[in-house]
Amino acid sequence: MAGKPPEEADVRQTGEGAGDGRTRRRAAARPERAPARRRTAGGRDRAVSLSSDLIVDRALELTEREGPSALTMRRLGEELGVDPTAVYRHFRDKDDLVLACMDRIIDNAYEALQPAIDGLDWRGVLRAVAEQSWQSCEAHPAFYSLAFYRTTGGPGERKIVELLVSTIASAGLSPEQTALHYRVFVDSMLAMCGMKAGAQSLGSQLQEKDSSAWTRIYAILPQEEYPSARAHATHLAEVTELAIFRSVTEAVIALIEAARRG
Amino acid sequence: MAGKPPEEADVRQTGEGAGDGRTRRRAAARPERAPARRRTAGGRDRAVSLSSDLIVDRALELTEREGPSALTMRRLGEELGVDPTAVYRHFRDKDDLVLACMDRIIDNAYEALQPAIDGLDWRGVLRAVAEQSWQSCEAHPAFYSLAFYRTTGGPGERKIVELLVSTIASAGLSPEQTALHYRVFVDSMLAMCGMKAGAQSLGSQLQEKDSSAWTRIYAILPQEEYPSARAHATHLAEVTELAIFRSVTEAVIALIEAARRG
DNA sequence: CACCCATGTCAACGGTGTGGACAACAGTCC
DNA sequence: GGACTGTTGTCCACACCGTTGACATGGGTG
Repeated sequence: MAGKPPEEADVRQTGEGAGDGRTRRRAAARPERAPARRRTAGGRDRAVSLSSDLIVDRALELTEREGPSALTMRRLGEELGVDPTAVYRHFRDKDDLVLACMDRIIDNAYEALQPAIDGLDWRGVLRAVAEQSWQSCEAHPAFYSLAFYRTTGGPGERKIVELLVSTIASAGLSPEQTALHYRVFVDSMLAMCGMKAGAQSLGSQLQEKDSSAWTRIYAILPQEEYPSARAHATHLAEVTELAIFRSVTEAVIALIEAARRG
Repeated sequence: MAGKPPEEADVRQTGEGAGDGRTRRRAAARPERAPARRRTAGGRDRAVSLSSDLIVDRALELTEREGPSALTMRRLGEELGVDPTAVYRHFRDKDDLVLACMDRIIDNAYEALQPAIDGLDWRGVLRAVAEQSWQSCEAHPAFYSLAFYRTTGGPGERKIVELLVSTIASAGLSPEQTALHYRVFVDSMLAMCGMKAGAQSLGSQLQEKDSSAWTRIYAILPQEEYPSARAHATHLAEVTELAIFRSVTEAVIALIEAARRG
């Protein structure tokens, strides 16, 4: 029998050492036999054979270099110098790959965060996490727009969850309140990032069209019908996405502050 | 000449009566000549010929009935009893159609809102708008997930913008502060809706997998490594999306309140 | 050595959005 | 009334997408 593994894998089990082997097509979740180089099977000789990590690397590079629309299996195969379908030996489907990339992005953000948050109080930590998320969102809009509402379940996500939950709990909230406000913080932050990422992933023409709406449309509305919109059109056009993001972050921090006091 | 209209249309000009003719492929933005029924051109005889409004109607019905994945041009053509490409006579491309649908959704929400907000103070209006958005997001996740970060520029959007900007200005904020906090409110609200819509648009299996993450993954993490996440897993699983959404709404209202006081 | 299985290759399927050429009908002008 | 014009639906076809199943190859293990 040994059919396709029904559901398992896809989320690394806890211990299991460093090897982050992902779901294989027919293979069970083996501990990534030997990551040795020059294990050439089936194909021509290549410097190093594929690995989940390598694929994720290249996928991140690719979209960073050529934008979100370059994220196709064929294009990725080309990038790897490999048949497009070879990727399916390492990831169940594209969704699986995207989630792995997203978790890697989160993990990188976490690592970059670690030295910066030392000694900060809970407010400082939350601000730092938010700021870092915004940055990695700007660097990888393709994956944020595809996965900001998803759960990777991977190691990166776990570390951030642990960091944030412990941080918010340390502010002095009850477990229930901690849980709620963790979700409020994370969801609002990710949602804002996803929104920016979506806009950023648009074709440049659509992007331009959408962002110019305030001056293109609302600045020339008839004053009788839309007095307020018209009157504020100039100011509205000047608000930056980063300012909005930071305002939301501060609003949530203030909310937690309020919950903390009683 | 009379070539394809370069950019115009796509946003209804101000006056122009009721007819909401959308961009045609090669046709200029004529005032929708005669919406009379049984104008059969090119095709067999049919009850009523296509119109932008009819297409939007059917698109909304279709996705409401069969879910987001049913929103394909071929499926929509089938629904209309028409060749799929006929839709392109009324909308430049699928994006154009989606935006039109989104604006219709917004417009419907606005109409449903009108009677309810009479006499409410600014806080009440914002809460009502948020609540209504959440509802229409639950009814039309497909379009929210596709367009929550977009600008329709259509009549529905304009009305809501006018309502919200005037509401926030009436709280006593300066024009700059009004503009900023309008964007904070709208963006955070739409972002949260988009997030929910994205999750809701997932296949039911993925949806289940993602939402069960707290009990499936975080409840069984090793306590030494992830003490806080593990300890809060149960509470985390019990937080509802609506509670999160409402918390964010209240956080933003409190932010505006704070800005109002100086 | 023989076996097995992980891994890459290849060809192909069904689906997507969309463009271009054609055709039928409505309304307009002589 | 007849010719013309422009709108709108049809048909065919393209390029691209994710994904699958059968096949080949070669390393590791018995």
